[in-house]
Amino acid sequence: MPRISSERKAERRAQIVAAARTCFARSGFHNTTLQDVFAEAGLSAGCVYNYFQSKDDLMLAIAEERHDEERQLIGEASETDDPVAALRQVARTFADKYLKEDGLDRRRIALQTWSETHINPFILSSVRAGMDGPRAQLAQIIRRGQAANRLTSTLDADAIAHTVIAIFHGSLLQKLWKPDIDSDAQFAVFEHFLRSLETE
Amino acid sequence: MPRISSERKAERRAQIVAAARTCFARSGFHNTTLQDVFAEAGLSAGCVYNYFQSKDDLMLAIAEERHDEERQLIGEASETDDPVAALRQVARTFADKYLKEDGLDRRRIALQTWSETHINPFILSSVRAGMDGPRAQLAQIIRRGQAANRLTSTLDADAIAHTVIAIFHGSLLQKLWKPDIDSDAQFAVFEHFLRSLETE
Amino acid sequence: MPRISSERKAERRAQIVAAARTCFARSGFHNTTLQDVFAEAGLSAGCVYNYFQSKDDLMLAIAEERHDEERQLIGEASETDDPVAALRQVARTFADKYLKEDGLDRRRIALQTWSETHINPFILSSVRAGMDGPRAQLAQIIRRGQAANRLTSTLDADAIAHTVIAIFHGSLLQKLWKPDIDSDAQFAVFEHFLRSLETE
Amino acid sequence: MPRISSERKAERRAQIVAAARTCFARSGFHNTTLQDVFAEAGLSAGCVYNYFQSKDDLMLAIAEERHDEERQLIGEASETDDPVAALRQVARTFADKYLKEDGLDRRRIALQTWSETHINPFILSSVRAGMDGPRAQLAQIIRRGQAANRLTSTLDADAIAHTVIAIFHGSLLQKLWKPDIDSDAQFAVFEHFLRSLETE
DNA sequence: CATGAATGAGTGTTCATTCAT
DNA sequence: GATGAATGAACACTCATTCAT
Repeated sequence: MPRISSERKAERRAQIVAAARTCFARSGFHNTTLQDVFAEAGLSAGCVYNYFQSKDDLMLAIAEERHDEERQLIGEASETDDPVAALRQVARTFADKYLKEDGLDRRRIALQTWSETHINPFILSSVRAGMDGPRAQLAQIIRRGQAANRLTSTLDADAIAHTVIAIFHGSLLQKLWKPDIDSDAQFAVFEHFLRSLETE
Repeated sequence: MPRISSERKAERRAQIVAAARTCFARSGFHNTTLQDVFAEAGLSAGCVYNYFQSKDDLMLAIAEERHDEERQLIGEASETDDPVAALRQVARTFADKYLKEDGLDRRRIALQTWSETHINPFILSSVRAGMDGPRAQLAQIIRRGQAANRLTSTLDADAIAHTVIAIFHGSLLQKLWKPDIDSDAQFAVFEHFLRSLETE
Repeated sequence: MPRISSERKAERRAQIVAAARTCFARSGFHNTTLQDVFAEAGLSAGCVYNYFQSKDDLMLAIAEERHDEERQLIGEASETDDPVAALRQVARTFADKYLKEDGLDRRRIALQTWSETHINPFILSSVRAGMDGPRAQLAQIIRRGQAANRLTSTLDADAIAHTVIAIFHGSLLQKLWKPDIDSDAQFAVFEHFLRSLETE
Repeated sequence: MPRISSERKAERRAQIVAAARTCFARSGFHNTTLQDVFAEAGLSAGCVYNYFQSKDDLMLAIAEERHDEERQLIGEASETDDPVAALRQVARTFADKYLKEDGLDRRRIALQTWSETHINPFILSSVRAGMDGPRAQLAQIIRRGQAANRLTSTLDADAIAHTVIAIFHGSLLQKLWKPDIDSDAQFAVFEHFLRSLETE
C-alpha cells in the first residue's frame, strides 16, 4: 500500500530530472554539484537518492529520456508515406527542435553525454541504442525510397542514414560553438544532398 | 639568460603534452588526475607547473597542438590546383588520419574538449579558431571551384564547407561509438555528395 | 485502552529484535543500516520506531535479552547441590551453548556490544550487570564449596569466579577468530584448573 | 631523491598513528571522524592520506603496531631459561603493561579491533597473526617445561597456551568494564593455575 | 498503530595546486 | 629549474530519524 502513487513517483522523478537538466545545461555535468541539483529541485539529498543511485545514473536517465524523445520525434516526422517527403520532414524537425532554444540546451547536455561514453559503459550503451533506433528508421525510409525507385540504389541505405545523422550531429556541434551560424544556408546544402539522392 | 635552453624547454613541454594526451585518451579528461600525468611523464608536480598553469591549460595546449596538426593536414591535402581533387583529397586524409588508431585516440580527446567548450571560454575560443581555419580553407577551395565553374554556384561556399566539416565530425562520433562501422560505404556517400556539387 | 494487545506488542518486539540480531550477526552493528533491519523484519521504519527509540536502543535490547538468557543458563546449570559438579556443569553449558552455531552468532554480537561499552554508558551498565549476575552466582557456588571444604580457601571466591568468566570470554574470542580451534583440549585444561581448586 | 628522509617519513607515520590512537581511545573507532584525527595530528587530510589509504588502514596500522609491541614484550619476558619463571614473568608483564594506564588505553582500542574482525578480513588476519606469535612462544615455553619434566605432560601445550591467553584477554575485558577490579586477587588465581601445572 | 517518503547533517575521500628546500 | 610533501576546500553519498497521511 504505497503512500505515494506511482504517478506521484514518476512526477518526482521528472522533477529531479528536470532540475538536473537545468543544472547540467547551465554549468556542465562535471561542474555541477549534486547540491546544486538538490537546490534546483527543492529536494533533499536523501530524497533524490531514493530515485537515482548516483550522479552518473542521473545523467543516464537524462540521456534515456532524450533518446525517447528523439525516437518519438523522428517517428512522427517519418509518418508520411512519401519517403522523400519523410526525409525532408525529419530534417526540418531536426532544424526546428534541435537547433533552437530549449532543444539546443538539451543537445548541449547530449554533448556532455557523448564525451562520457569513453569512460562510462552504460552511457555508451545508451548512446548507441539512442542512435540505432533513429538510424534504423531512417534506413527503413531510404530503403522504401530505393524500392520505389525514388532514391538511388547505388548507395547503401545504412550508409546514407549514417551520413544524414552525421550531418545532424556535426551541424549541432557547430551550432553549439557558433550560435549565429547561418542555419538556413546549411539547410539548403542538406536539401541539395537529398535531391542528389533522388532518381530522375 | 635562461638556465635551460629553449629547445630543452620545448622538449619538456612536448613530453608533458604527450603524457597528458596518453592519460586523457586512456581515462578521459575528468577521470585523469594530474598525478597520473606526472607519473606518465616521469616528472614532478612542480616541474609540470613550470610549463603549464593548470589542468585546463594542459587540455588547451593539447587542443592547440591538434588544431595546428589539422591545419597542416588540410593544408597539404588541398595543395592541388584542381579544386574537386583537392576536396576529395581532404576527405581521404580525414578518413585515413582521423578515423584510425592513434588518430582516433586524438579525436577521442577532441570530443572531451568539445564537451568542455560549454564551460571554458578559452577552450571554446580555441575550438572555434581550430575549426575556422580549415573551414575557411575549404570554403576557399570551393569558391575557386565555383569561380572555375567546376562546382555549383547555387549553394553558399561557406555552407558547403560547414556541411563537409559536419560530416567529418559526425562520422567521427559514430566511429568513436561503433568502431566497426562500415567507413567505406560511408565514404562512398560522401563522394556522391561531392559529385553532386560538380557542374556537368 | 491499547489498540494492540500487549501480547501482540511483545511479539512485534521479539520480531524486531530477532531481525536486528540476524542483521548484526551477519554484518556487524556498524555495518548494518536500520533499513536492513526494517527489510529483515518486514516492517516499516515508523513501526520499528514505535518499539525502539534508536539503533543503540536496539542493541541494548539485544544485550539485555542475551543477559537474561545467560542468567537463566547459568542458573539452571548450577542447580546441583554439589558445588564442584555445578562448576563443571556451568563450564559444559558454556562449551555447548556458547561455542557452537547459533550461540556463537549471539556471542559475535556480544563482542560488538563489548566494543560499544567504551562509548555508550547504557551499554556499559548493561554489560556490567550482565556479568555481575553470573559472577555472583559462580562466587556463591565457590563459597559454598569453600565452606564445605571441597574447594581451596586460599583463593578469593570472587577472584576465582572472575577467572572462570575470563576463561570463558577469552575462549570465546579465540573461537570467533579461529572456529577450528581444539575446544576439547582446551576444555581439558579448564577441568584441570577446576580440579586444582579442589581440596584433597 | 626524496626531499624527506625515510626516517622523517617514519616519524610522520608514527605521528599520525599516535594521533589516531589518541582519538580512537578517546571516542572509539566509529565515533572518531578522520577530521578529528587530522586535528589531533595537526596535519591536513591530504597529508594523512599520503601515509594511509583509509580509516580502516589506520586501524590496521595501529593493530599491527600493537602486535609488534606485544610480540616484543612477550619475547623479552620469556627470555629466562627457566620455563616456569618465564611463564610467571609473562603474566607479570601482562599485568603491569596491559592492565594499567596507557596500556589499558591501547587494549581499549584492541577491543574495537576485535569487534571489527567480523567485518574486515584484513583486521581478522592481523588479529589472528597477532595472537599466533605469542601463543606459539608460550606453547614453546610450555613444551620446554614439559620436556624438562617441570610441567605436567597430561595436557596439550597448545591448549594451555590458549588458556593462558584466554585468561589474559578475559581479564582485560573485565578490567575495561570495571577498572577497580581487584587485579591482585585475580593474579593470585593465575599463579595458582600455573603452580597446578608444575610437577612435584 | 503502521507506513515509507523525505530529511539533512555528517563522513570518508579526492585532487588541483603550492612552496620550502 | 626541479622536487614532492603538504594543503584544504570540495564533493558524492549515507543513513538514523521524523512525521504527514
